[in-house]
Amino acid sequence: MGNTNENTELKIIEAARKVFILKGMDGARMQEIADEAGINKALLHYYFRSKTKLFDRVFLELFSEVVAVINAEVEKASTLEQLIESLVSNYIQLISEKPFVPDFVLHELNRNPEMIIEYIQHKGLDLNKVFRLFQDETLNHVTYPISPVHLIVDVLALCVFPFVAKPIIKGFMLEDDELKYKKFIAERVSHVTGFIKSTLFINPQQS
Amino acid sequence: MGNTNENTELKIIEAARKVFILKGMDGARMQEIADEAGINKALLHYYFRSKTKLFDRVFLELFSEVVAVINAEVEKASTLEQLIESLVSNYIQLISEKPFVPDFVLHELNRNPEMIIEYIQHKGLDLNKVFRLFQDETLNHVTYPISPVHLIVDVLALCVFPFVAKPIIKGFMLEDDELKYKKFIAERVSHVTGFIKSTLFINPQQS
DNA sequence: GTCTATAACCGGATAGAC
DNA sequence: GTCTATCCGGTTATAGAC
Repeated sequence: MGNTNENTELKIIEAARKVFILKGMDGARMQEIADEAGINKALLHYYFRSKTKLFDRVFLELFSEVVAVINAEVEKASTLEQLIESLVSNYIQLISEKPFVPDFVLHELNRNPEMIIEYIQHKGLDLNKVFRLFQDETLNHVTYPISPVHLIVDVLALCVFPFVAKPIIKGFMLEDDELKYKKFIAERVSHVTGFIKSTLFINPQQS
Repeated sequence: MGNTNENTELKIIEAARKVFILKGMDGARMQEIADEAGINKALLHYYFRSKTKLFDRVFLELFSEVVAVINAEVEKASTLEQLIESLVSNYIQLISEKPFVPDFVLHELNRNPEMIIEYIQHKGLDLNKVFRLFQDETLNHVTYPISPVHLIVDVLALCVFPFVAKPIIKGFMLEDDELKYKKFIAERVSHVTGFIKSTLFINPQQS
């Protein structure tokens, strides 16, 4: 028992995630979430008292997931080069499967920046490991000295931006060709990896 | 004659721009725009028939402006290196003054990607000049061969992302320090320029 | 052109039956 | 736990006076 309601709760969260990601907090309608979940509005309010509470739940889960993936990569890595390679590859892969998540997360975070504070307090972003990898390799003259924060932002930017800016990139490509865009994204992993490594490491592969 | 109403129309557009940028299409309220413009709701509908029409006007103007700046830089440039230097510098400068515009434009464009089609048809993005600069320099062995579209996306990503992701970047920096963020942005121009040039050009300045 | 007042509608939330 | 019916506030849009 409790099976039925847990299923319903899950159905609601899933539906809410879908609708919120697509429409944003302001654009989303409780009716649409209810329809998507195959139930009615009243039940939404029975499980989650308000639209805001439902949204907060969905957003926090999603944001945690996004950060968790990064943290996991950082955890695994033992050198900076290896971190960059696996992070770029896996992150682009991940976003490809949920291409609207970045715009959603970034937009809602700008709409309400306080949300991140609450989050950081009980999860933390912990970049210390990255800083350490950095320091080691700089001291050993493996990498040129660069600000770690700038590099982290660079990596995220190069990975995430192509998805947030999809309409513009398709604008660059004459003919509105979805396949061309997909091809572009597929090229990104190796392009970004190469791009960063050529800046960062002494003696990059070179003709 | 015509003066009063043109002033009113301008006041409305200005107010609408402000509110739409901050709240987005869905979050914006006609009442708030009216208040901001110092008039009442009815007058909004007198000048622009609907919220949608007002939004479209504002968005298109804003988007045109953003693209125009890029086009102007491309127009002026005679070498790729020079283009990158002035584009990065001026674009980051421009966004610094209107830091919420990128999130607004990207979000609304994702909400309604068809908008860009309409735009491109009567303005165009014309990347041919960039392609030409590229080809020249690659042939003359000034730059390593890289896909032009990827590079354009890289430049935009490195410039724009730090603004869209402001809350996250502030999350990286323990202590919620606005000044620290400002400093970070100020460093960006030289960082991004150096980053790209080191990848792109043969014999970059090096110790 | 600009205002006040109001229509018409929509969407989040609640009451209460089952 | 789930439903139908309904409330109520807010929001876009219009009517009509000035």
